[in-house]
Amino acid sequence: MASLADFIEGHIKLLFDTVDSACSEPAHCGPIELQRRELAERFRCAPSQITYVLATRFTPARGYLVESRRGGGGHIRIWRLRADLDLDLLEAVEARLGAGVDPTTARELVARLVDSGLIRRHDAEAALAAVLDDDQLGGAVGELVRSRSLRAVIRFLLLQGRVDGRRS
Amino acid sequence: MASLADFIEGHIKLLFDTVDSACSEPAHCGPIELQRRELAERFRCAPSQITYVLATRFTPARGYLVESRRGGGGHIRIWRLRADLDLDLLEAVEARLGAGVDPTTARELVARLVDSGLIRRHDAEAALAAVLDDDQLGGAVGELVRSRSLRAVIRFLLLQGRVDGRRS
DNA sequence: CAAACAAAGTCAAGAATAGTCAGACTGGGC
DNA sequence: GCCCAGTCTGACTATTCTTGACTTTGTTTG
Repeated sequence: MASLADFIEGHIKLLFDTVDSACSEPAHCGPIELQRRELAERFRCAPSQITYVLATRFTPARGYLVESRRGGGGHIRIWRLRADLDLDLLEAVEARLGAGVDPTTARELVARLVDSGLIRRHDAEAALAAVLDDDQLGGAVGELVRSRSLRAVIRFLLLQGRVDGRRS
Repeated sequence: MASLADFIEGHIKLLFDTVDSACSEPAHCGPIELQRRELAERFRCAPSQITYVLATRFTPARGYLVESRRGGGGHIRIWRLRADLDLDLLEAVEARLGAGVDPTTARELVARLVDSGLIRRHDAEAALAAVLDDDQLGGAVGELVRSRSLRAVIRFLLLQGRVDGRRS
């Protein structure tokens, strides 16, 4: 018998199908958006069950990226990744960004992305310029700001950005 | 005298007959699905007895493939293999995939499958491209992802995929 | 600005499965 | 009757799902 988690997974994937049918190029369709509380009510389960499904079924290894916001009007956004992404690399980047990064680490990460051909050097430099710009920011706050900006930029580049055809 | 194991074996094979009669092309019918606990209750035996039957009667050598999931909503799925499969080869593939594979091994396995005529070169290349992407995947995580993806692809090709007529 | 409200996240406990493995049991061949 | 291969069980382990109490983050209101 399928578990509740299976049903929720199926429901979310149906949402993607709906988006796809209204989008000329499925690989580049935007994210789907949902509310944890609303979905939990629909399936009559604990909200943390939704978190569980997202954490186990919509991982980078399975081709998804999840982003969320708390507070009033909070939401959860899910992207489907391009098929040709290097998942280990993406996971490494995500893991490191989660903790907060110093300028050196940021440069290393972006260099890896360029080396792997995932983003163009030109775009990478733009990203770094935008992110590192004020290295005046010191301490934990600076780390956090940098980490968040960099994550946003990298996500943008990976998900919507154009890719240099040459792969190393 | 027929043992309990024989009865359970017979029961499972009956399930396949049921599926077949509802399927136009028996060779390509999907798997049957059951629950170890449920079956054990029906036959009033220890659950591990079911495991025993599966391990001794539904082996690749006898033309079956078994897959399972633990936890709530857990289940056991059984496929019947196509008659023309090279069982030794399949067992070798299964054994190796179980442990996780490095890129080289993955290539060797797929090459063997192509050589034996079990899958088409074109399909094989697609599979490898999807699985290996480029060899940047490193470490245990990479091995696992590769192993799982490759197993899924190969199972698909062997069980439902079309076969190149030429056998070596 | 502070307090109240409204999300989402974290984590650990518990339930529901399935797997493993050593040892007991059984039935047929000798 | 004895032995061996095959059968069967039970205790223990591993995995997956589900929930609930508590925390964190963001918004709105007074």
